[in-house]
Amino acid sequence: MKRPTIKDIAAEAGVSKGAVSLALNGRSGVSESTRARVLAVASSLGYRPSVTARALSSASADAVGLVLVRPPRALGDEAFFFQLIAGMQSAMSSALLLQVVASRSDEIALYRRWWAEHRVDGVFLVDLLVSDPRVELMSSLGLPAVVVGGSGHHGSLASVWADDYAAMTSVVEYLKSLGHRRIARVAGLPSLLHTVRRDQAFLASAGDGVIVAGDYTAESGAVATRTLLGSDRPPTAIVYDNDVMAVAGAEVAAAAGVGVPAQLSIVAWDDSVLCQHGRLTALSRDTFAFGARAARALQAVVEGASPTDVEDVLPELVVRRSSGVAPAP
Amino acid sequence: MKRPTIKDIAAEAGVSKGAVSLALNGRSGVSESTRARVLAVASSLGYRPSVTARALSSASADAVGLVLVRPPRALGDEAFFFQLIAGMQSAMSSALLLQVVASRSDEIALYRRWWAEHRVDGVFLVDLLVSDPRVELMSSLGLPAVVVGGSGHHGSLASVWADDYAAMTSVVEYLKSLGHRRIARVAGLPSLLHTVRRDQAFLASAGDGVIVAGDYTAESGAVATRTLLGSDRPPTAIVYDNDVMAVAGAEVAAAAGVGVPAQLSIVAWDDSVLCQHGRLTALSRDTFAFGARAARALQAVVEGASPTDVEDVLPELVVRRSSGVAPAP
DNA sequence: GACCCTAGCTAAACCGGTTTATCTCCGGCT
DNA sequence: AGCCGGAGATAAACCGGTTTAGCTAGGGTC
Repeated sequence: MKRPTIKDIAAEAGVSKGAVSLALNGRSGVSESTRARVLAVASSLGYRPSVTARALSSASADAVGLVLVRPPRALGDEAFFFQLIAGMQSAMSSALLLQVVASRSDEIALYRRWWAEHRVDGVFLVDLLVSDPRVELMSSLGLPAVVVGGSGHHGSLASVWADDYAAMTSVVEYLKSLGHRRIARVAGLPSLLHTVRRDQAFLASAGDGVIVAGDYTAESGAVATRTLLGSDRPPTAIVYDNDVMAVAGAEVAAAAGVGVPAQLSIVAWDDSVLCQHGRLTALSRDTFAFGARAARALQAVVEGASPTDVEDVLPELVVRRSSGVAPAP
Repeated sequence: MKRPTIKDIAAEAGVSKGAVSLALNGRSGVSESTRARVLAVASSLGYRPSVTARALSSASADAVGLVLVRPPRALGDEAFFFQLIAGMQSAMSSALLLQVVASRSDEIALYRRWWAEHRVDGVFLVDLLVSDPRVELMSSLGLPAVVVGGSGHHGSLASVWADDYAAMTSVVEYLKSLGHRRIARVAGLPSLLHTVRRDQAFLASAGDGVIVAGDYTAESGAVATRTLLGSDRPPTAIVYDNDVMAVAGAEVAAAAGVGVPAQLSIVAWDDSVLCQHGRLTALSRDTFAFGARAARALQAVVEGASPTDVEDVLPELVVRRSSGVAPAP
């Protein structure tokens, strides 16, 4: 089966290639009668323009890219990204090029390559680092980009973000209102910008709060929890940076005979089936809507709009059985 | 910043465009000394061929596609696909075009479009239906495709699959060996090929087994479980078609005062963090490796190999606390 | 020395679009 | 009648590669 090209339409309609192009794209330069004839022929032939050819001359690839840096096998547990991607798609007219790579340097090389190969019109940047080389790269390449989830402003790039600082503050205030005074935090990777932001908010509002670093895996959540519970002044509440670590923490507590929430309150960042099923209090955000918002922002930048920062709604705390009044001292 | 093109290299190296093309692609027609010079210039300029231009001259799009049909918001809960995608990527040199659509007809339209637009070299077909129109479509379009997870042979298409029939049989045999005689199955969507296959295997080995249809959501799992437990001859074991329904079933049982595994054994199809945490016995397959295998198969077909069927290793039953000896009658 | 073959290269066509320069009518104005 | 302007169309250039036809120089053969 051969696909019809613009030349076929031209021959069939008895006009030139150029006229067909003008007619199909709704531009002036052809009469209404000719336009109608061309459109009729095109649809009768089932014509679809080749993105490839179009991209070559007009420089639009009609696709945007997303690179995830993960140890590949760990990816399946992160519902967050899948939801984000689904949300992006819902608001996108172009295609999404997705690639999972193992290292940050691979990621940078890939963005470079996509740019050089003319493969994407723009990219999403996720998991922003504290001082992220990608920000500089994007502006030097002139590749439209949107920073997803990195609070604040980033050079010349557009950004879509939730206020992690305020969210963390609200969680701590919630726990304090329940009487908790010794609150701990099991953080995510220290290299990530949002980790730092949450750290700052946590330390500012939790008084003498303790922070233990984790890496989002169940193991690290378990280890961190054991460390905290085994200390001389164990916390009465722990805030985890994701659902997987929180669930692991809850299990460690149960195994150690520490009652949840009687002796220990647990709060997870990011809600999921895991939290729902484990009855964990969680900070819930609408990741799907967030992705959609990011997609719209990128689309705008690709179309030439000047980059703006969009702040997402504040995440909402969903209280379940894992949090309650602090135990008597 | 402007990207270097083949013309820049030609000018710099003092040869023609054609010679540069031959040199870069390792084809004969240029002397070794010229080739070396061209390669040196190319790398010093940081040259990367434009996929767009290359694809236009009838070569390849250097990308493959995957379309998922889901209600978009439900996607985040399905770890299976994310793992599959990660596995595919690990074995792919080209890019992956991913799109989530809401309906089967959208999916077909999208495959058509991708083909017409010359956007992909081949596609993965997942969630195969009992008599799937996509199989016919692919061969009529001449678009290379690999059927992922649909047992058996499909027209002229390559296929990568696990033996669901044998797997289901092994699960039922396991339960029978524990003394279970009334075994039920909470199935997935009846329109899917693997559902039918598992149904057949289940009925063949479980004697008078009962099948209730679900749709992979927690709600449907709960409803099905309530139905089964409320019948006059309630089963002593239930096999669920995914992890989400199994977990929901376990909760219903707990709420109804039905002991697991004392009075009811539960087995889930497809292992996940959810099963691990809920201590559910699950049929575990290496989805990541499965994805990698599918990617290799597609690559082979794209490169012109004749389509073959690859059978995946049999899933392995991971026994946890949710299954045990059948209660005395 | 005439002839042929081949290695090594160039020029040009081609892929399927978009865009620009050009050309032809035709009507209106003075 | 002569001139101008604009609408409507076409031919051709262009995007960045690949591929084919053709040209040239040098070596081998008889």
